[in-house]
Amino acid sequence: MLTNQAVSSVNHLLTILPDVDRERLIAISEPVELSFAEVLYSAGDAIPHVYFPTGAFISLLTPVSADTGLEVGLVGREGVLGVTLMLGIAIAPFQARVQGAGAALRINTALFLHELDQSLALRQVLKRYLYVSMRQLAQSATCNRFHLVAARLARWLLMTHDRSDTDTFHVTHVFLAYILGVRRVGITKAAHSLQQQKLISYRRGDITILDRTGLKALACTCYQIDLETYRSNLG
Amino acid sequence: MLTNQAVSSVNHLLTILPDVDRERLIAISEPVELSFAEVLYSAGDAIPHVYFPTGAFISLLTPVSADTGLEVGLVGREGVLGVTLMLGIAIAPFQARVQGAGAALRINTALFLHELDQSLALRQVLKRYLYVSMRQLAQSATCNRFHLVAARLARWLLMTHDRSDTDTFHVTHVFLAYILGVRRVGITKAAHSLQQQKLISYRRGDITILDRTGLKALACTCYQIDLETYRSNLG
DNA sequence: TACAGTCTGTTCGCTAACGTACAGACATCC
DNA sequence: GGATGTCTGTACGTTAGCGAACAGACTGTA
Repeated sequence: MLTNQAVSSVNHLLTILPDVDRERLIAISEPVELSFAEVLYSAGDAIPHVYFPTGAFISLLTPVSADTGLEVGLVGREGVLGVTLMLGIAIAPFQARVQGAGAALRINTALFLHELDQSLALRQVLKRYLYVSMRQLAQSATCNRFHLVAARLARWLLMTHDRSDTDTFHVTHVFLAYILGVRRVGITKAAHSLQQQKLISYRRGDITILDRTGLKALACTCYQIDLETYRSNLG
Repeated sequence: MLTNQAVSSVNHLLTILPDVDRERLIAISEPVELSFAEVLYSAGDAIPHVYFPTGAFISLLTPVSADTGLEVGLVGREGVLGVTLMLGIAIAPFQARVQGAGAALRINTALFLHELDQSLALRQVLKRYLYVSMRQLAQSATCNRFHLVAARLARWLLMTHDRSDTDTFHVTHVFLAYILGVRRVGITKAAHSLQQQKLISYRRGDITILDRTGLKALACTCYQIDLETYRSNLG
C-alpha cells in the first residue's frame, strides 16, 4: 500500500484528487509493470482494466491496414487509459499499445465503475480529462492535415519525452512511420535531419533527446497548444 | 407546443428518449430557425445554448489561420450541438457554423444542465453520442491523413446529404476548401470530376446530389465506418 | 446598362511525400 | 564464425497537392 501511494504521486490525475478519493481508488488498484510493445487491448475489445500510468506510457492507435495506422492519442502519467468507461461504454475505441515500458496502477473495470459511482471528485477530474482528450484529438486531425513530417516527428518526440523518465526511449523508424502515418523512409530522412542538427541521436531503435529547446523550435505549434489545453483544464 | 413535438420527432436523439424525458426537454426548449453561415459560437466561447437540429445542420470547425481551417464534426438531426456540457465544461471546443439553414430546438444552458441532472435517460443518450463523436473525430484524423480530396469530398457530400431535407444545398468551392483543409483549386478539380461522372451538379454555390450510389462507390470507407459507429451505439 | 462583387475554370512551376527496391551495418543465435 | 534477422541509409521515378495568378461567367445593385 505504501508503495502504491508512492507511485500514485507520479500520476497527475491522482495527485489532483482529494486525499480521501485518491486513497479509495488506490485501495482497489494493483501496481503492474507494463512491458514494451504489449497490446493492452484493441479497438472493439471489451475494456477489462483501467490504467493510471506512473512510469509507462501508452499509444492509442487506429489500425488502417496491416502495416499502416495512425496514433490518435498518447497516455502517460498525465492521464488515464480507459476513460471512455465514463461514458458507460466498455468497448475500447482504439488499440492501446505500450510504447514506454514502466509502472502503472491497474484497476478492474467493475471496481472502477463502482468507485466512479461513489466519487464525485473522480468523475469531475475524468470529465475534464475526457474534454482535454477530445480537443487533443481534434488538434491531431489538423496536425495530420497541415504539418510536415519533420515537425510532427519533433512534436511526437517532445510529447513522449514529457511522459518518459529518461532521455532515451525505444522506437524504430518503422514504428514511428506507423504512428505518424507516413513511409518509413520519410521518418529516416526526418530523423536524420534532426540528428544532424544535434537535436536527437539514435541507433537501432534507441532515440535520445539531446536538445528540447531546439526540438520545440522545430515542432509545430500543436505541441504547445496541447500543453495549454491540458494546463487550463487540469493544471 | 404541438409544433415543437412535431419537429422534435425529426431529431433522432430525441426520438430515442423515453416519452417523459423527451417531453420535459421539449418543454424547456424553443424552436428557432438557424440561418446559413450563422456562427453560433467560436472555440473558447462560453456555450449559451444547446441545439437539437431538426432541419438545420452545423459544421464544427477548427480555425487554423484566416483562410485555412478544418471541419472536425458535423451535427444534424442525428445529433446535438453542445454535448460537451455533459463534461461540466461550458467552453466550446470548436467553432459552430450553420452549414444548412433550417429548424432546431434551442435550450438555454442552465436549463439544460438542470434537466441533465434530472434525466438519467438523457445522460445515457448523450454519453453514447459523445462516445460516437470521439470515434468519428479519430476517423476524421485518419481520413485527413490518408484519403484523396475527391474521396473526402464525396464523403462530405454524402454526410451532408444525410442531414439535409433536399438534394440541393448551398456551399461554395471556397468554403469546401476550408472544410476539407485544401486549396480551392483542389475542390474545383474534384467537383468538376464528380460532375462529369454525373454524380453531382453544381452552379454558383448550389450543389445537387444526383447519384448517391455512385458517390458511395467513390467516397472513402470512412463514410460507412462512421455510419456503422453511429448505428451500433445509437441505432 | 454599366459596375462591382462573387464564383468557377485553368495555367504555371514547385515540392513533400509516395511506392519500390536494394545495400550496408549491426545484433543475435546456433 | 557463419547465418539470419533487424534496423537504417539511399536512390529511382511518380504524383497529389501546393501557392500564385489571371480569365471568364454569372448576379445583384446603382
